[in-house]
Amino acid sequence: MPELPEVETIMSLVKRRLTNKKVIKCKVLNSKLRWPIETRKFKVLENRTIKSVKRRGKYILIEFELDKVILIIHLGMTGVISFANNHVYKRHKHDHFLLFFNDFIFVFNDIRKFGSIHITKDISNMFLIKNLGVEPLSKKFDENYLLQLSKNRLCSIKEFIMNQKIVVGIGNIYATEALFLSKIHPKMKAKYLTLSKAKSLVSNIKDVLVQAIDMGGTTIKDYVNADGKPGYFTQKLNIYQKKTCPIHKNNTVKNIKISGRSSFFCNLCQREEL
DNA sequence: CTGAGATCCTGTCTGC
DNA sequence: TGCAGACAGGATCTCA
Repeated sequence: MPELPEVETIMSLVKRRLTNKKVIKCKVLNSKLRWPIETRKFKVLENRTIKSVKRRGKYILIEFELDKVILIIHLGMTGVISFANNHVYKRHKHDHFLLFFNDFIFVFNDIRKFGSIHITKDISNMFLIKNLGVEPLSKKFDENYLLQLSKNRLCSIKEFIMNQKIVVGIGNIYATEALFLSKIHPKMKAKYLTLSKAKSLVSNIKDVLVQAIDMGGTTIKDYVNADGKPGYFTQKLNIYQKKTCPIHKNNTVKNIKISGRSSFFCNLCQREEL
């Protein structure tokens, strides 16, 4: 499900809610997620206070005081975080993980179990984190960076910008939208990226992500933030799951599969398939 | 180091 | 109404 804007939105709400709060109890209801939850490790969270909440790529990082213990959460496709009132909480299907606080419960729910929860004391060496690429909204992500890494890549440009080892946080929706805005065919080989296309792509990726964050993300099917609210960037989508091109209004949007994912594009706007 | 393809899991929608 | 098959905001692993 969530890409950078959705994770950022959720992270902000979690941050507001959990900073300086002490975990009373931690409960694993189901450890069988994408990576098994190592239940025994989680005892150390009890009676500890949360110092800060951050985001790295599509991961939410919850940092505790002392010992640099960090709780890492990935939402996969269908992960949802919510807060339940202590007295009202009733276990829902697919609730997997709970953190009890004085006056509420932090709930992690995930229908498809593609999400995961980890705990680490050494974030920079954590296997899921250590090989992540640059943050797309940082200065490091520019046309030179993209051009440099794409030089000899035979994979499509869409796969390339969705590759979390290159740049983090971009998933199917925002990759699709940014490529449309830059008039690049999603199947074009990454190695054929030019300086001007790279410039345009970087700038459109940043724009799309910033706008989407401002609007609380994109809700396609069932995404909601930690307050149960949808994202409103859905209204701004140009091409993702659209029938016709917003520019060539009579032209049907093409939908092809690129490494198993739906890829929407306008064959008149995005011509150069090489 | 690349890239293609299978795989994890559940729910919903479409078409016969 | 039933049922099979496709599809869904992701990312890793295996193998060539």
